[in-house]
Amino acid sequence: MRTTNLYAPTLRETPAEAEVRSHQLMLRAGMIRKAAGGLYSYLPLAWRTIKKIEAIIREEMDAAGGQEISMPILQPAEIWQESGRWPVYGAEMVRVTDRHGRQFCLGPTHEEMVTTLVRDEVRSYKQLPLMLYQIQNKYRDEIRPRFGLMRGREFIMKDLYSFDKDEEGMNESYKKMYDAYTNIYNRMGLNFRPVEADNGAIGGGHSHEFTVLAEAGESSIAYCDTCDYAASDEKAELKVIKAAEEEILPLEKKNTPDCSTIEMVAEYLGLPMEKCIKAVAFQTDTDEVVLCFVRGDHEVNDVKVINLVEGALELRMAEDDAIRAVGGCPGFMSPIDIKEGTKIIVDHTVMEMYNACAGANEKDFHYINVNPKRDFKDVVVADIRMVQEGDCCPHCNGHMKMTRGIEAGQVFTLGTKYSEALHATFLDENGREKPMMMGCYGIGVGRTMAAAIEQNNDENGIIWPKAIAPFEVVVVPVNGKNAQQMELAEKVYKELKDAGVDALLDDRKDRAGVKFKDADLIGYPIRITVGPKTVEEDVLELKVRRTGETVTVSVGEAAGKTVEMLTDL
RNA sequence: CGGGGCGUAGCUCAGUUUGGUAGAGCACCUGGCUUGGGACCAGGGGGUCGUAGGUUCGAAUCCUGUCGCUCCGACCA
Repeated sequence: MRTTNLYAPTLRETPAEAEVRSHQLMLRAGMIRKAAGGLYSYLPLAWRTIKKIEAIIREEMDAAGGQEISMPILQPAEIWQESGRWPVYGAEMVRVTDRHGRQFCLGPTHEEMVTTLVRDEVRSYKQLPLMLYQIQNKYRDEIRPRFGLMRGREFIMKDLYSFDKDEEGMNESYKKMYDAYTNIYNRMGLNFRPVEADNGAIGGGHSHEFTVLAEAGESSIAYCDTCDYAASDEKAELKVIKAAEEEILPLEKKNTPDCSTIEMVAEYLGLPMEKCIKAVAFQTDTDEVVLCFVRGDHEVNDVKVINLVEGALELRMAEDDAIRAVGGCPGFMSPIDIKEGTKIIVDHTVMEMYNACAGANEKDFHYINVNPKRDFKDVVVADIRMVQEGDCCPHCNGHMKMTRGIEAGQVFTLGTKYSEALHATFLDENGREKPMMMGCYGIGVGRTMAAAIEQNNDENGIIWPKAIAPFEVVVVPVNGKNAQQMELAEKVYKELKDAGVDALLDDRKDRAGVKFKDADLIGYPIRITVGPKTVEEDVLELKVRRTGETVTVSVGEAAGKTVEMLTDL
C-alpha cells in the first residue's frame, strides 16, 4: 500500500468533541469519523486493525472448537417475547416496525437468536457440546454514547454461545473460552487481567471480565499484589478484620450535637473512625427498608447488599420518613432499638468490634461501648463492604491494589436461563428431556482497539502493538521528489513485501517533517527512513516507535533486519 | 432522565459583556521557492454565525422555543 492511495486524513489539531486519548488519536490519525452520536465510520487504517483483531479472535475461537456463523441483526420480536426480554429490555433496544406492522429489533445481543437456531435442530446429547460464534454489529440505544468507540450505539462484537448437556460440560466450555481469551489478549500484546465479575441478574455461575488495564477505564478493579486474584470492585470478596480484644464495657449514651457524620462523631468524641459504626439506609424497589452497617472507615457495597436482599433489583437511599418508620433516626442510626422485623445487615467486620460508637436512633445522641455480639439482635451478618487499597487478599496473605481498566471482553455461564425459556432441550443418555446448559462469551472488537490505544500511546500519537498495527512498517523517503531516494524506497518496500512484512510506502511529495509526524501519530511499530545517506552511503535507518531506538543498516540488510526486529517487538 | 458547557469557514478558535458591513491560524486552490521533524513568499476560493420565532431602523451579539454535540451522574460491552 502507498500513502497516496490510502484514505487516512490526519488532523493536526484535536477535535473538540473527543475527550479520551483513544478517541482523540483515532480521529487525528484518520481512523474513524463520526456519523452521529455513537455511530462511526471505520476508515482504512482502523479497518485494517479491526480485521487483524478479528483474525486473532477467529483463530482462537476455531482452535477452541468454535464454529463461525452469521445471524441476522434484524430480529423478530417474537423470540424476545418468548424469552420474556421484549418488555424488560427497555429503551436500550432499538425497535423497528416493518411495512406490515410487524415488530423487530436491531439485536443488542443474540442469545434468543442462537438459542432458537439450535433448539430446532439439536435433539440428542450426541450432538453436544456445540459452540457457535459470530462477529457482528450490535445495537444498543445507549443513554449516553461516549468516548468514541468505547461506548457506541453500534459496535462490533464477537459473541460465542456454548451448549452443553450438563453442568460439567458447561464448565469445560467455560474453561476453554477462558483460556482462548487469555491467548487472544496475550497475542494482541495487551496488558490485561481476567477479573471476577458480578453477573447479577443474569444468575449464578461463573463470570470473568477481561479487563485491559488503563487509567481511562470505566471499571474499577481490585487485584492482589501477590497472587493472581482480581475482581471488580463490586465483586471483590473481603476477609473479616479482627479487632484487638478488649474488656467489654457497659453501653452508654452520649450527647453528640449535630454529629450526623462519622467524621464529626469521631472528632467530637475523640475516637478513630475505625471505632465507629457507619449506617447506610436503603429502600428497595418494593419500598422495603434495609439498614446496613459497616465500620466507620469503610464503605457499603450496594451490589453485595442487593444480592443479599431477596427479590430486590435495585436500591436507592432511603427517605428520612421511611427510616423513622422503622425506628431509626437519620444521621444517628444503629441496629439497637430498631423495629422488629426490619431488615438489618451488618458487615462481618463490624461484628468483631469492641466498645464501638454507633447512633442511638435519637437526634444528637450516640451510644459508646457498643459491642455488636452483645448488643445487636436479629441481624444478618455478611460481607457488605467495598474493597479498599491495602485490604487483605481473600485468598492469600497479599494485599489488594486498585486500578482502572476497560472491560474488553467477558465470559459467563448462563445455565438454563434461555434454554428453558425458549425450550431448547435434548434427550440425554437415559432418554430424559433436559434443557441445554449454555454459556456466552463476548469481545467488544472496537472497544478492544480503543483499549489498545488507551494503553499504548504517548504525546506524539499511537504506539501499536505489532500484532494489531494497521501496518507493521512504514518506509519514508525523506524527499519524495528525489528520484534516487524514491527508487531505493521502492526497492526496500518491495523486499519487505516479499519477506511477508505488512509494509506501507509513504510516497507523498510532502516534506519529511509531515511524514514523520504522521508516522508517529498513526503509530507504525517500525519506521524506515530513506534519505540522502541512503543514496550516497548505502545506509538507512530503522526506528522503533515505542522506544525511539534507531539502528542503521545497509539497503540490502533492511528487510532481514526488519523481520528480526519485528520478532522481538 | 437530572446537572454543567458548547454550536461562527473542513479543523482549532476569536468576535457576544456594551447590537452597527463576518475574523485569525491551520487546511484547500494557483504560481514561485524549499526538502531529515507539521517551511516560506505572493495571489485566491470558502461561512443564510445550528434552527425557528420575537425585540430593534439594524441581531453572530438581546429574549423565547427547538435541534444537535459534549462533560458529570444513574445505566452498560
